[in-house]
Amino acid sequence: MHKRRKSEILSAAALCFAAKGVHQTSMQEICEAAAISAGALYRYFESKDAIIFALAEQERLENAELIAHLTPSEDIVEGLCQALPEIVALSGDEQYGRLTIEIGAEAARNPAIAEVFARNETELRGALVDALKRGQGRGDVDPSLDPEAATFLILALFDGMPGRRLFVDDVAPDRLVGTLAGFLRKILGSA
Amino acid sequence: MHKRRKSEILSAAALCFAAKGVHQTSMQEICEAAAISAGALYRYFESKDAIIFALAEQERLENAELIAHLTPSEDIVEGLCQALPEIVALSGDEQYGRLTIEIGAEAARNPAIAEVFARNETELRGALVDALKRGQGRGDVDPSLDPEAATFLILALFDGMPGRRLFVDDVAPDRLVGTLAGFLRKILGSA
Amino acid sequence: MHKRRKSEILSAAALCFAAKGVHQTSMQEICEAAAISAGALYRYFESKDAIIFALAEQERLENAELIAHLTPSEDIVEGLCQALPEIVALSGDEQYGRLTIEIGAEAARNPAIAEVFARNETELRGALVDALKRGQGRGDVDPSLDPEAATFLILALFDGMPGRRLFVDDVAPDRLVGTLAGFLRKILGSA
Amino acid sequence: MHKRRKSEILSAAALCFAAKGVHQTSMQEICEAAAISAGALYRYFESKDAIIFALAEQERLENAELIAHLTPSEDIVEGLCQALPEIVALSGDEQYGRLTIEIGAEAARNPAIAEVFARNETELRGALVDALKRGQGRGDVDPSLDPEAATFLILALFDGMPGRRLFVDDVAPDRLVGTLAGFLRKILGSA
DNA sequence: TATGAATGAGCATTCATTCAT
DNA sequence: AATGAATGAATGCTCATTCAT
Repeated sequence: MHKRRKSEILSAAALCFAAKGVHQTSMQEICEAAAISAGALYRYFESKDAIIFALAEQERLENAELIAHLTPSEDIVEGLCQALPEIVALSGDEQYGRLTIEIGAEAARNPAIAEVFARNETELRGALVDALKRGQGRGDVDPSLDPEAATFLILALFDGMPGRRLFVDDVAPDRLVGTLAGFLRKILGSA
Repeated sequence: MHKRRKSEILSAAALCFAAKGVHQTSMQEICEAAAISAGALYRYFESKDAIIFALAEQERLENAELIAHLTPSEDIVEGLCQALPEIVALSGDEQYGRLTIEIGAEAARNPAIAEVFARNETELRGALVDALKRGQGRGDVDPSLDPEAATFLILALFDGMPGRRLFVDDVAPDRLVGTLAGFLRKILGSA
Repeated sequence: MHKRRKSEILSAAALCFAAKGVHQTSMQEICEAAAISAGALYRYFESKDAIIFALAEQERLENAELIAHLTPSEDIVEGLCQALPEIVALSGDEQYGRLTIEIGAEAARNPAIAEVFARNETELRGALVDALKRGQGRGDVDPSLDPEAATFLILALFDGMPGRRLFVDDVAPDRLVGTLAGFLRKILGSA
Repeated sequence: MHKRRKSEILSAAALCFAAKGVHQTSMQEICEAAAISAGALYRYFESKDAIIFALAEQERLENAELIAHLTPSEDIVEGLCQALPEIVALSGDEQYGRLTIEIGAEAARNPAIAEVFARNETELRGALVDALKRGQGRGDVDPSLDPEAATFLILALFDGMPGRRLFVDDVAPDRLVGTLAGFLRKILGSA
C-alpha cells in the first residue's frame, strides 16, 4: 500500500541520513536501503528534498506530541517532570540524535524545512507559555517568572541534549532526569 | 604571511558554510570568496575536510575561552552570570549560529571533527565540574547538586540557544540574560 | 474499436509532439493526453517509434492527397493554383507546422521514417513530373521547362512554408496565395 | 586558446547533432567527439542548450551572409542568380542539411533559439524586401510584384531545399541552379 | 483488456582535486 | 608560489518499457 511504502522509504532514509549525513547520502543508497529502484522511489517522493521535508515533519510531530500531551490541565511543573524520562531517553538514542541534528542543520538553510520547524515551534512555544501563565494564575508557578524567556530556555535545553549526548556518555540517564526535575521545580515552582 | 592567508581562507569558508551549508558550498565558491585560486588554496589546506577541521578547532577554542576564563577563582555562579550577556549575544549572531550548527552536524558524522569536539568538551566539562565541586566545598553551591549532570544540562542549554534563536526572535536578549541568571542562581546556589 | 483508439492516441501524440517536440514528450504525457494507461497504450503501439512512424505515415498521406487530386486530368497549372488556398491555409496552422517540422527532423535520422517519406515523395514527385510532362505534351506547360527540377523546387517551396510561417506572420494568406499563383503561372505556363 | 576550443566543441557537436539528432546526442558523445572531458566542456558552454544556441547563431550568421552580400547595389535578380550555385551546393551538403533541420526543429520549441532565428530572419527579409522595392523603383523588378509575399516565398523555397535534397538526389545541382535562375528571372523580372 | 507500479540504464551536470605552466 | 584549465567519477533525476494483478 502507498502509505506503507512511503514510510519504509522514510525509515531507510532516516537510517542513511543519521549514519552519513543528509548530503553524504546518495539517492542510490536510500534506494538500496529501502530495497526499491530509483524510478520507483520517485513515485513516492518527488525529490530528495521532499524526503528531507517529510522526515522533518515527522520528527517535529513526534517532538511536539511529546511535550504537548503534558500541558492541558494539571500542574505543568509536575507534568513536565513526568515527561522527562521519555525526553531524556529519546535524547540518548543515537539514531534519533543524529537525525535531529541533520534535520536541524537542514532547517537552517532550507526555507521549506525551516517553515516546518517554525510551524511546530510556534505551537509548542505557545502551549508551554500558556501553561506557564495558567500556572502563575493558579499559583503553581513563580509569578515573577518571564514565561516567554523561560520557555525559550527550557526548549533550548531540550534541543541541546541530543547533540551533547552524542559526545558525552558518562552521565547516566536517571541522573539527568533527577537533576533536571530538580531544576524545573526550583526554576518554575512558586515558593 | 602564511598564517594570515590561512585565516583569510577560513573566514571566507566560514561565511560560505554559514550561508549555504558545508556540503552545499563548493571549493570554487570558497576560492572566490577568499580571492584565491584553487591551486593556491590547496597549498594552505590539503582538502575540504581540512578546512572544516580547522574551523571546528577555531570555533571550539573561542567557545572554550568564553567559559574558561570564568572558572579559576571566584564564585562560579556569579562568574557564569557575568559571562551570560556575551554568551547570549553570541548565540544571537546569525552567522555564528549557522556555522555552529553546520560544524556540529559535521562532528556528528566525521570522526576527525568529533575528536576536536570531544577534546574541548572534555576540558570544558572538566573545568565546570571542578568549579562546581569547588563551589560546593566553599559553600557557594548547593551541596546536594550532581555536578556532572548539572554541567551537562547547562552546556546543553548553551548548545541549544543558537539554533533556537534562528527561528525564534521575539524574546529580547536582556530578558534571556536576566531569566537565565535567575535560573542559574536558583539551580546552583546554596541556601 | 481498435482503429478508433489508435487514432485517438495518434491525435494526442500529435498534440504533444507539436507542443514540446518528439523527444521532449514522454510516453507518460502521451498517456495522459490520450487518457489511457501506459500498459494499454503499448497494446496499440509497440514503441514510441511506432507512434512517430504512424504519424509520419498519416501526415504524408494527407499531404499526398492534397496534391494528388489535382494531377489526373485538367490543366495542372490551374489545378495547382486552385489547390493553393488549402495548401497555404494548412501551412499557417501552427500545430500542423510544428508537427511537420518535428516529423521531418525525425525522418532525417530515423531510417524507418525516412522510408515512409521516401515512398510518398517518390509518388508525389512522380505524379507532378508526369503531370508537367503531360502539360508540355498538351501545350499547357512551357516546353523548355526541366520537369524534375521544377517539381523539386515547387515541392521545396511547399516544404519550407510551414517553418517560415512559424516565425513570420506579417504576410496575409491571401497575398501568399495570389503571389504564389502568379509565380506558378509565370514559371510553368507556356507563352 | 579559448575561442579555438569553443569552436572545436561546436564542430564536434554539429557533427553529432547532424548524425543523431540534438536530443539523441548525449553530452558524453560530444565530449568524446571533441576529445574533451565533461568537466572541461562545461567551462566553455554552460549547458547543452548553450551549445545548441551557439550553433543556431553560427548557422544563421552564415546563412544571412550568403544572401546579404548580394543585396546592396546591383540588380538583385542577377545578384540572386549569381548566388544560386553556392546556395544550391550548400543545400546539397548532407551534414549542413541535417544540422539545419535539427536547429530549425529546435527553434520551433525553444524560445531562446527562436529568438536567434527571428533576429536574423527579420534582417534577411528586410534586406530582400528592400532590394526588391529598389529594383521596382529602378525598373529591374516587376512593379506589380508583392515584395513581402515574394520574399516570403523565395526564402521558403531556400528553406525547403536542404530537407528535400536529403531524400531526393536524382536532380543534378546544375539543373537546379539553371531552373531556379529561370524561375527567379520570370518571377521577379520586369518585362 | 486494462492498470499503474516497478525497473534500471541513461542523462545533464557538478565538484574535489591535480598539474602543466 | 600561484594560476586556472582539466579530470572523471559521482549525483539527482527521467523515461521507455514490462509485468503482476
